[in-house]
Amino acid sequence: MAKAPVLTPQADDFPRWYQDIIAKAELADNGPVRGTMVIRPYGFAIWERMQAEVDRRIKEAGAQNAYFPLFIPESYLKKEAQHVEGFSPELAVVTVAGGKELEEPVVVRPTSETVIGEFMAKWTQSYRDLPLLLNQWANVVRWELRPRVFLRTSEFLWQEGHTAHATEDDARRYAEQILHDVYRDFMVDVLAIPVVVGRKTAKERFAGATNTMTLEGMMGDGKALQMGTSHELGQNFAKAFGITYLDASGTEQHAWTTSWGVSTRMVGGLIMAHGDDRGLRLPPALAPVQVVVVAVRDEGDVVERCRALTAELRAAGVRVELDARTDGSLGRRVTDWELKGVPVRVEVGPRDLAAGEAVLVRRIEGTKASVPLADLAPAVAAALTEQQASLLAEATARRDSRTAEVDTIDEAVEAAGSGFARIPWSALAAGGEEALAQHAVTVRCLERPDGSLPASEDEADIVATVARSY
RNA sequence: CGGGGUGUAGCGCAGCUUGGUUAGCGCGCCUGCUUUGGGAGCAGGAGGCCGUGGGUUCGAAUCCCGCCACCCCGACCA
Repeated sequence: MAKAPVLTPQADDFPRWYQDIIAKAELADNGPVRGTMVIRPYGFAIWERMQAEVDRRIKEAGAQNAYFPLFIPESYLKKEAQHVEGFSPELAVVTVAGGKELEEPVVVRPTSETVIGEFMAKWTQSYRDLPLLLNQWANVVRWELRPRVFLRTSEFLWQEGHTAHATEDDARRYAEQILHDVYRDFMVDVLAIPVVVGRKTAKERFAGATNTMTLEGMMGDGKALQMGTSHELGQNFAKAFGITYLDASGTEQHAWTTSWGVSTRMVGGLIMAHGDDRGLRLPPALAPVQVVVVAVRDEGDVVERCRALTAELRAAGVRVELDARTDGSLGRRVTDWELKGVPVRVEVGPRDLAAGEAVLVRRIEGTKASVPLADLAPAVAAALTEQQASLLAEATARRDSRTAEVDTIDEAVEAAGSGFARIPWSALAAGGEEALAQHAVTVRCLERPDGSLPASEDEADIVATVARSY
């Protein structure tokens, strides 16, 4: 029987599709205060998987986790001129507490460069104290004018790394290490999103940074999403907060600092990069539930056998869940698991058991096959591995087919209607960014022809990737 | 913050133009029976300050004014 589509089709209304999927896959709800969100258990499980993978890589890069306060003295923000200018419009400020007007208002952190800078100054005396490599998992608040669930919420969860180094070179190398070894590897290998990695233009740079590097993903509608950033802060914060050290010759020097972060925005990126008209499609490496074993009906020893198969898969290291809700119809349950993007579904009913088989359904590739029960564990493992690869291949093919090489601003604007455009940076010089902005198109990042990071935007032969963005 | 749109049950909507008994429909929810291999069927039920404040009127979901919220397109935005 033909039913109404589960979700608004992407082609009909992409923003509506996005809202639908968030509601129907039970990822999040709007919070009571404008721009806030409630992350529901399934959405949070996805975030927790992101946290686990990113956290491990951050630790491998040598940084340690710490925690700094939510409240920051207003005066701290004012110590770095560009920083305060950039953030002032979006600060939430507490002026009354304990029933009294505060002597000095405190801001709810929009980011923690300032407090952390204050303490880095306290902890750094000698070149032997450097590098100081810190990270924190926290919530931050930015009163954005146009919130969108996961993509730009007033309060969001993130990881913010803050480091101090003895030299500019050390700082740059570390910021690039995080960009590549933590963020890019995670996004490509785990999220299966083929990000474009490059340098931000001065116009797009983080408030207070000397260089911002970014990872840009292409969403299903061809728009770009900034999935993460890594900044060189030069000596701006070191000078504002007095982060100094004595070098080997006993001379006082200012440190060089960096900061870098990824946030719950990645959940939105994941949805929009891979989702289809049936729901979410989660990369197996990330999925909180990689496999669901569905008992088709409660007959004979079906449920019992499903339980055993689930245990077997779990023992093989798979994140697996059993669906034995046989009082509900199969169609409903299958639709729900597809909405939630679980990569592999193993269906087991009396007919399968009689044949000594199970039906293995791949969510990413959309194929079904009967598999002998004895071969189930290896077949599941293969399905997970192969679908991880095919999801990345699919996303890469889309990005490439929707990226145009152009030479003029008009062509770039045209191409940005459906995807990315790559244009020589020299073709945009002197007012080009503003011209693009007239059409809601921005420069996402700058790369060298070989894809490496330009040391400055003045280098010759730089390529700009431009697009509409979230 | 500009432009546009929408606020009626958990969700999606109709009703409003032309004011008039108990405000409807689909999905979901509850109970029972029958079902269960791709969103089950039948029967019975629960659930509403019609966003909010004021005004007009014998009478307002419906007309008028204010406010608020949400959504979309922008501006803004690590």
